[in-house]
Amino acid sequence: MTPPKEKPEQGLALFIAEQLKQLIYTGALKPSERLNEAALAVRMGTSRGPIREAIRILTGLGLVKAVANRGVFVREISVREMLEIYELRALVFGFAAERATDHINEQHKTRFESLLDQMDQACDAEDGGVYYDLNLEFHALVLTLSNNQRAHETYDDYVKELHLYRRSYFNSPGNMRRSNIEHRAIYEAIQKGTKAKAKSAAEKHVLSGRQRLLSRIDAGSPLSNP
Amino acid sequence: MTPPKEKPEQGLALFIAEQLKQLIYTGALKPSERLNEAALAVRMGTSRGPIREAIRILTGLGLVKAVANRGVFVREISVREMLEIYELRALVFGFAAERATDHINEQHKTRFESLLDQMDQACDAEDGGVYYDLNLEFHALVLTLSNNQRAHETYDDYVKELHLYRRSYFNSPGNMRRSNIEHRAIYEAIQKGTKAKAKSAAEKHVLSGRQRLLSRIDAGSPLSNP
DNA sequence: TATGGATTAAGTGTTGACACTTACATGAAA
DNA sequence: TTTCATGTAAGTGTCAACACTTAATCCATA
Repeated sequence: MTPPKEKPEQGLALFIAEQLKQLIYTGALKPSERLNEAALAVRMGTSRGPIREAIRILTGLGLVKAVANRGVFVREISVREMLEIYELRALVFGFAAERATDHINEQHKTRFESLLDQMDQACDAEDGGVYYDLNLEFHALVLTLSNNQRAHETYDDYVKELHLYRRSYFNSPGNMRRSNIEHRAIYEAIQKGTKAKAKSAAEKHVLSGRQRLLSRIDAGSPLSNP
Repeated sequence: MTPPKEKPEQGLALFIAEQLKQLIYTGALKPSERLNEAALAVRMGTSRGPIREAIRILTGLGLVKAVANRGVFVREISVREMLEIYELRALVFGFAAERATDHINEQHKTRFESLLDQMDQACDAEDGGVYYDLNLEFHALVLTLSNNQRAHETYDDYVKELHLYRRSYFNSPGNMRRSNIEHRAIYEAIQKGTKAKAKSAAEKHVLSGRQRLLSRIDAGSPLSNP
């Protein structure tokens, strides 16, 4: 009676959950908007059962919020929540960078340097899309080297949640340059094995993102409830 | 079309999820055991629908693991996962203790001191049950003072997950004494406002629990898969 | 006896229908 | 005109039945 190893999916519900995630991330479903089960059912070409289960999955991920007899609503993340998540994300990233010093090898160093160079090129080309992807990969590499899978998952969850409201985020060329300078500082510290420096540089890198968010809010935020 | 404030529950499914949690925590449902939807339905006096939704909720909490067409199984947490969670828990608790220095007031200090004294008394009486509850409250107070709700929730989640396999854990009087000495060190640092000390003391406190786990494993663990 | 394929039972995945709750609209009374 | 009660429609909560997948059993065959 031991569970098999593979296939942690139960089919339709998982697939639908993925579709819904996309709808939310792309903004087709906006915050505080209600998800109509019947409507989604016909739209997805299925019945309400799988829709409901998909919605439970999203609830677990914190993307939607269920209200009894009223339905589920796309989560409205408050500025306070965003700031809190930023703090935790900084914490986990700092932890990962510190631990990465223990597990980095030559192959990883090559990969890091390649990523940093490519990001510089993206800065030159002022290509925010490419930079964004490379940036994700850089962070993912650090998290992988932390050798703590759970930390990696947690970090990804934080990024996804924040992503909910960074849709309109515009990475100016200036920000990209500054960001990649911070990346190099993090990598240098990891590569040298200076744990404290690696940790603080990584924390600061995330917190500077938090700071940019705060500035935009002070300037008159395009965000929801405070 | 804004969601109402209260009642984040959808009735039966939530209630059943709570029941199932108890069954898992108390060990009535053992790790790797399968949850039979039909059987649970009759046992709870309902149909399979709410049972399935309750199970999705548990899946989101990480208590059970779903396998396509095979059903859900009570999660088998590996030693590696436990160690990973301990590290993150230490991280969050250290963060909370550091932040607590900014938000503690006289009323909180009184509460802390009362808790510490009561825990000492529980040590004298060798009452592990009482100590356990007071210990939880002590940690909760630190997390509250972190002024980061999300950190509080995350911490509670970690504790719950670890609790899954600390069922057989026996808090020896010696451990309780040592533990409360650490508690005092944490409180003193918070109360004095020495951030670095508060953080490191809190981290060490959790990591010493991790260390005890490791020792028991080296000694020949009563745990599941390594 | 060992092996391989069909059979069968158990259990999850999915569906459509029905019950109940909630919010809105309509209309009567003050 | 405002307020409150009642009716009504929309939508979620729940249910029982059916379809499909998986795994174990049994029997025929070498």
